[in-house]
Amino acid sequence: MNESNDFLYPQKWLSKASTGDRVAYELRMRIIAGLFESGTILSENKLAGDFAVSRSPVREALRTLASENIIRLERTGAVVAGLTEKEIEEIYDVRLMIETFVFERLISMDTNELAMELSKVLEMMKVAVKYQDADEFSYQDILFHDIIIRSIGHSYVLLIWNNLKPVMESFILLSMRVRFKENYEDLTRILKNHELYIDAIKTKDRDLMIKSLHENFDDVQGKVDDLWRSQQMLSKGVKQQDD
Amino acid sequence: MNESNDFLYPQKWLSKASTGDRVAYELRMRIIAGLFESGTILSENKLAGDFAVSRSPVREALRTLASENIIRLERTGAVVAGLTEKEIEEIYDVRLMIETFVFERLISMDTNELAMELSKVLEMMKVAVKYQDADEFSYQDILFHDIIIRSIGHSYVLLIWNNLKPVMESFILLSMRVRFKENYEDLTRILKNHELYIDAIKTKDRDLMIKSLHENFDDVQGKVDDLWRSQQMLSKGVKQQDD
DNA sequence: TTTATAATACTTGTATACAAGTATACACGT
DNA sequence: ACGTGTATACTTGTATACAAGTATTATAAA
Repeated sequence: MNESNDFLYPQKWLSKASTGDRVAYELRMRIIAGLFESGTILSENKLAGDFAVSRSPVREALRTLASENIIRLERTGAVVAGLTEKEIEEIYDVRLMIETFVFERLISMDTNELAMELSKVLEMMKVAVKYQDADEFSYQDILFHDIIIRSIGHSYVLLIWNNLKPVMESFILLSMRVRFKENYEDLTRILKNHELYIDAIKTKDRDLMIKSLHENFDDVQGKVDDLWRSQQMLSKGVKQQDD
Repeated sequence: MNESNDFLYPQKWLSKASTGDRVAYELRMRIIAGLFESGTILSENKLAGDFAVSRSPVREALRTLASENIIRLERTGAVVAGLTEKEIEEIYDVRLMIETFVFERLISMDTNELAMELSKVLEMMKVAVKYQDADEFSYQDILFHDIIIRSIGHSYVLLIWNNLKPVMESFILLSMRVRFKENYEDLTRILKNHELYIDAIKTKDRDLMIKSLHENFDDVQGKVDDLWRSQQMLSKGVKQQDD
């Protein structure tokens, strides 16, 4: 019953978060990590008990997760949907869609300052690799794309991204943790891709941008199967400790 | 204080909605209609009083509206953002982005059944015009695009659309009501555009599809200024009755 | 008059209480 | 044995109560 000791989401990222947000972040991680069988029904009362909070923040969290498509709110309770291979592809579809849109806008802008900012983030990512900090690496990876998308000042595109971001963050966190342990050499390729992306922004080269984004995805896509399986194994192990 | 008598959102569309949803739909309409000065601070207690409900559904509604970018939740309360000309453009940007994506998928699908469905909806729209039913027309207009977007079975694209839809519905409702009164001849042009869209889907003609979508927007865009002003005048009038 | 301080009123976040509806399980009748 | 009905337990939706923090306002002092 007591699941309070091993949180999947980095606690230090939640310093100013409300209880509702904390529940959402942690629950999201557990769902995406596959701790719940797809189809599992989560009741507000039970979750409130598990997290030792009241129903109010739990309700809030469930509505958030429903708006991200990883659960469905039904009369009988919240049904866990999780992330299938198909949905991961779809999320990358949307990111590609968004960033392609963003890039078109960037072409008619001064991108020097942006490229500088991105270079800084890229340096941070390299440091994270050096010190084998998967969570920090994930954070900077998300930040990288966040900066790009914010740069055009389009509130509704930003809205979509903000809706997508938590799920993507969870997904990246989980897969990076595995990579840092088992596929360390992947990381240099990821770094390379981000460098290409910066180059594309500097030179405003559409094709290069698309190429780097696609490769970034193909990279994920090719490996996601294995990564996922091992991650889920891991999660199942954690789960069994609790039951 | 009592604003209970003149709702902007069609009540019959709310038959199965929860209190929270009702508040969200109505509040959304009032915000988009411009009943609140941009920057107005809405407090949960005051809204609960105005709608004669408790804070719970109001909170729920406010979170929904915040996720649609028409209010911002701050420590001091919910700040009304409303829809500026810029944001309306942005919403159409996103719809164009989505539907372009959808169309690319449609090209490799059998679109006969879809075209049939859309033709039916278009007939409904014509009937709505004939009987001067602005709300029904708006409903079918939204449904038209809803059907197209659903047709490719892409859950995350659908997610974006579902997030965007309520705001777009409100916007369309308000502008159609004005058009039906003051710019009746616009409607035949809108119908024409939708016919073009169906043709584009039947023949899988990218350019025609983009053209019809763009014209649809340009149509809105050109007139939106005037429509909006008169709509807002109207709203202000309503508001003054209350104060 | 202006500034500082204290009190008050109002804000959200969280917890709890209550109501209505639904699924389930069990018992009873056929 | 099987179907039906009823009771019970569990679900969400809504209302209310409570706590902590903040902005504002009023009052007093300089």
